[in-house]
Amino acid sequence: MTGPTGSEPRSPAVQVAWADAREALRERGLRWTPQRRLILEVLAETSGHITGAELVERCRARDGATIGSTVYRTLDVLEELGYVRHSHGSDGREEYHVLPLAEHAHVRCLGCGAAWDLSWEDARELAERLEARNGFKVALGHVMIGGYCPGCEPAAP
Amino acid sequence: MTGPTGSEPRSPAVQVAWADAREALRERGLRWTPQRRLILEVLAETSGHITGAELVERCRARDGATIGSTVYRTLDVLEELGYVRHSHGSDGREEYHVLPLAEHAHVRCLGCGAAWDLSWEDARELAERLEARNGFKVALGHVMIGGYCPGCEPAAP
DNA sequence: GTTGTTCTTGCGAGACATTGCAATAACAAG
DNA sequence: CTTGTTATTGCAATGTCTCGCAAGAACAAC
Ligand SMILES: [Mn+2]
Ligand SMILES: [Mn+2]
Ligand SMILES: [Zn+2]
Ligand SMILES: [Zn+2]
Repeated sequence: MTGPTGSEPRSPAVQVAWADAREALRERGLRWTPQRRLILEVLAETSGHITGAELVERCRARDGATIGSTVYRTLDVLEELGYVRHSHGSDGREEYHVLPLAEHAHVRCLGCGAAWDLSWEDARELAERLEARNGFKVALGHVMIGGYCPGCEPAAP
Repeated sequence: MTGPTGSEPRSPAVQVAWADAREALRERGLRWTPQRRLILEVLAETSGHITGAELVERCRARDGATIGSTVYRTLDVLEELGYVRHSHGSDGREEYHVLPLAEHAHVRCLGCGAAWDLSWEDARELAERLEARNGFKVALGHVMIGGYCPGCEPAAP
């Protein structure tokens, strides 16, 4: 585990990572629009996770004309470019992981909703077992481990 | 793994399992209604997994007056009673696991959508590690392992 | 700067799921 | 069977996300 996802101040490395997003789009023949600029701006100020709806909300706070479908479509594009990666929380809502530097699984407390990241190292044994016995290749970014953290009681059976 | 989820014929044991659902409801002061009877009937003919929307669909096929919210609310009740358990597929949609005899995790191919069950035994090492290092208690029913089965190519990076 | 190509956006509709509220019906008690 | 309690339903509104389509804008080429 690498600790709960917080809201640390933006590091220079992270700022740099977003800087070439425009370039990355153009290299693929995609376009740089005001809508995308705003979305990238908001994402650059986000660390850890954000839901689709939250992102729409934060964009709308800066530009009341923000359209939901545009935001979701932009997220699709950014996911293809590797700037975000999404999965679905235990309530089924989309959760975007911003700037996933290394592929990792998610551990989530069903009690308080806290989330942690889980590295390949921690999942190695399970992944190797699945691959050896079933030829199944685990995609760590699509692994979600639900459970309860020390402070949260599991509901009575 | 215990193999892909199919549609085997209903076994006597399974039929019996549903038989006391009415009893189970009454013991809790809950009521036996035509709507619930129909939903239980459809579930009893289902093996493996079914999405919420699919269940609504199949109920509506038998009774055109079926209301979606009633079906979803009944599923909530049945989940509390242990007759079904739900998680969310990789598209975020609800997936109900019918009559979960033992708590188990799900393994899903992101290519073809096939799903398998994963037992405690297979997840033991990971669960023990999380508990020992973080005091985190894994809830196996809320574990979802995404990846690719032997026949399905992972998309190019 | 003008023009043309085609990627994007806005907008409306729709699928899936949840929720509040008032009307209804199940059930126990008499 | 009648009555009272309250769980349940139907319905409509809401939230989240997706999709098709036509109008609009970005970009490259001239
Ligand atoms: Mn759900
Ligand atoms: Mn999704
Ligand atoms: Zn917790
Ligand atoms: Zn597959």
